[in-house]
Amino acid sequence: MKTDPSNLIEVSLSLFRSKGYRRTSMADIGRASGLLKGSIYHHFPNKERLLIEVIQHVISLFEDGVFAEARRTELSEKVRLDGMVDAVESYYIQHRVCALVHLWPDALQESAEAREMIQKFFRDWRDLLAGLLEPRYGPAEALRLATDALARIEGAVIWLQIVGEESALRQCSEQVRGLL
Amino acid sequence: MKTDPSNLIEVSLSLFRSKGYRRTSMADIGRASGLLKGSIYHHFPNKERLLIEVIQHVISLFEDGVFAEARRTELSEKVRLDGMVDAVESYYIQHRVCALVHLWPDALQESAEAREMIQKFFRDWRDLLAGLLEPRYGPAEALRLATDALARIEGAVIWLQIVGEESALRQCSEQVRGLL
Amino acid sequence: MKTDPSNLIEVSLSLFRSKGYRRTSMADIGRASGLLKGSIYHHFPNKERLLIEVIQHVISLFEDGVFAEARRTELSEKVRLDGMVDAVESYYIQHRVCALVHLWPDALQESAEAREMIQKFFRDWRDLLAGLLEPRYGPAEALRLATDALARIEGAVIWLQIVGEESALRQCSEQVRGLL
Amino acid sequence: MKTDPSNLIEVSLSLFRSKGYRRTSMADIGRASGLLKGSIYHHFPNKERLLIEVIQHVISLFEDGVFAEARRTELSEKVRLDGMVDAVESYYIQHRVCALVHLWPDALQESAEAREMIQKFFRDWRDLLAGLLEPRYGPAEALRLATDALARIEGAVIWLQIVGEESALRQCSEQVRGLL
DNA sequence: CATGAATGAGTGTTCATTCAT
DNA sequence: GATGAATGAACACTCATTCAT
Repeated sequence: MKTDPSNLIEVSLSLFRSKGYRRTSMADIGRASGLLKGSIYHHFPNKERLLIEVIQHVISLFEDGVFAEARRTELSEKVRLDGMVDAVESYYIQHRVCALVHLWPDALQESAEAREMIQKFFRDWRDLLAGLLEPRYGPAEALRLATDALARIEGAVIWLQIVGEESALRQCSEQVRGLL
Repeated sequence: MKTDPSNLIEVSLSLFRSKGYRRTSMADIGRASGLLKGSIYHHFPNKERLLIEVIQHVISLFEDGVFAEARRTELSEKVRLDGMVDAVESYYIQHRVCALVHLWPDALQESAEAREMIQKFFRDWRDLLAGLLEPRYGPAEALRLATDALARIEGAVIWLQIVGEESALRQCSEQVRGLL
Repeated sequence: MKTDPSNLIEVSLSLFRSKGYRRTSMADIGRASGLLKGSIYHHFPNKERLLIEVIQHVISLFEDGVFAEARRTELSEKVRLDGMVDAVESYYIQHRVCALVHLWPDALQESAEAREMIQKFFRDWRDLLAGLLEPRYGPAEALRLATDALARIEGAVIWLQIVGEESALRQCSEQVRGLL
Repeated sequence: MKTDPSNLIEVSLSLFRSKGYRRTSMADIGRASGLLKGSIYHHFPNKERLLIEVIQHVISLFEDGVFAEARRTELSEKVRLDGMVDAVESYYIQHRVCALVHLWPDALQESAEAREMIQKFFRDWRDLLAGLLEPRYGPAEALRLATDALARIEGAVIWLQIVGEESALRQCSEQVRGLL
């Protein structure tokens, strides 16, 4: 009955996304992963660590699925930007929540480590995006535009989450693609 | 020893903003308002009702402080848009969190009434903004632009909250003002 | 706004009968009598006293409505027994609960005074009944028969309460009438 | 440190008998069974379920100790009736309360399931008794006599409980035995 | 007298965590 | 590694009682 810790993380991510960190009990995670709650402690020393690993997992997913597109330096900036935007758009259309924004208040209250990971994630993303825009806009303007693009995307995801309309995200993606 | 229920609401809003609904206990609210937890039930029948009244309070604040600007039909659309954006900008610079976005996950899980109030708030805001843009852009484009503007603002507030930079919100406000 | 304490007692009796003593809050009693809970304390020093007065009230009702029949010494024992049984039968058919049996566990736990009142009530009733039977059966047998008759009646009321059948009470009444 | 749930049920039954369901707190049950109140929820999901299991336990005790006597079809009705009455008499002399009558008001208010179990218990008992009387009295009269016998027994237990005299129960048992 | 806000002890229930098996 | 009973602190909520107005 070898339990794969990464399965536990995925199950937790899914629960955290739908119910939030606080509302998800260790028993919930156990139930959803076919374990009993006591057994989770064989894989993670406490719930905070699980939160951190879930955050790390989300960041990895973005690294692999979203940022990787933007890092293919053999391609033009335009192609890389489009690839990144496409990946982000379909990711959020599928999940309807930005897990890291969702987890932010809990991270802020419960774990300095989690807090810094999330902050770093957004700053890294912004810098990555700014890097793509820099050749065309210069460093200062690129940073401005990148920050604005990210805020727009995150805002559009919130709109999707609360109001339920996908159109905001689609149009926002279109506009970001139009930057190059 | 008369407790003003509206004081209780403001105290709760403040706690909800910083710790979230779930993490704020009735004892916390009591402590912050000089009451014992049991006494709060003299003013609100349960925590959910308190949540709803807090949401209503936030909506009223927006009605009075933000939307009112946009409703002064004796003024030009440009002036009204600027007034609204100024009000929003300074409100969020001060509070650094959009309480209704912050409360959304809890509202979603705990109270259909709260959920609908928040959804309605954002739709109303969007419609109000679209109304200002309509003379210049026509109904369809106005709606698009209004939705995008709101998403941008909310995204910028999130950026402010997580990354701590006010610049995103300031520039976003500038851009929204530039729509007219 | 003169409040009649006897109205408070009747309201309380009605609530105690349907919800029990513990489950009936002072606020319930206030609500049902058009008072606020604080005001009840102008008429009764505490809930225990209210319990005692309710018990006293029930005993008075029996004195006037049931025992009085049995005390009309100008009539024959047979007529007096029939009158008492008729009164009891219609009383319980109407109320479906013996309030004093219902209140017994609370009286036992909360108030020595209430406890003794209830015990005395049942002993008095038994003695009264025995008095009617004595001319025919002699003291010892009369006491036996009276105790049995009362147990039968109370048991039939319980049967009415739990199972919902009135027939047990009707037949029991018939049998008790047949004693003379 | 294994806690036997059936021990918890017996402890609860004992407390429910003496203090009633409502007055018995989970902390009381914990204390009496060497557990903390929170730990009880490892064995029962809530207090209502505990009530139901306690009721089921009482019914089982009757099934095994009382009804079993009456079901030994290899014996004559007379012997079976006597066996049942003996068992009932000694059971109530020992416990002085009919737990199911005692729990009825709480069952009525708090749990439809508990309510129906108690009602069914009394109807089953009556039918069982009627079955014994039927050969001699015919179906209609047997039912009447069985209902009356049960009411008498329950009334005698109440008399024992409130007035404290065992004689009522003993004589009532004698009379029921005399039916065959 | 009536009010209703305040109290403080209590209720049932949840949950992260520990640990003997 | 897995189990699940036990813990103990926390939670939302209730209620008899007090008392200033």
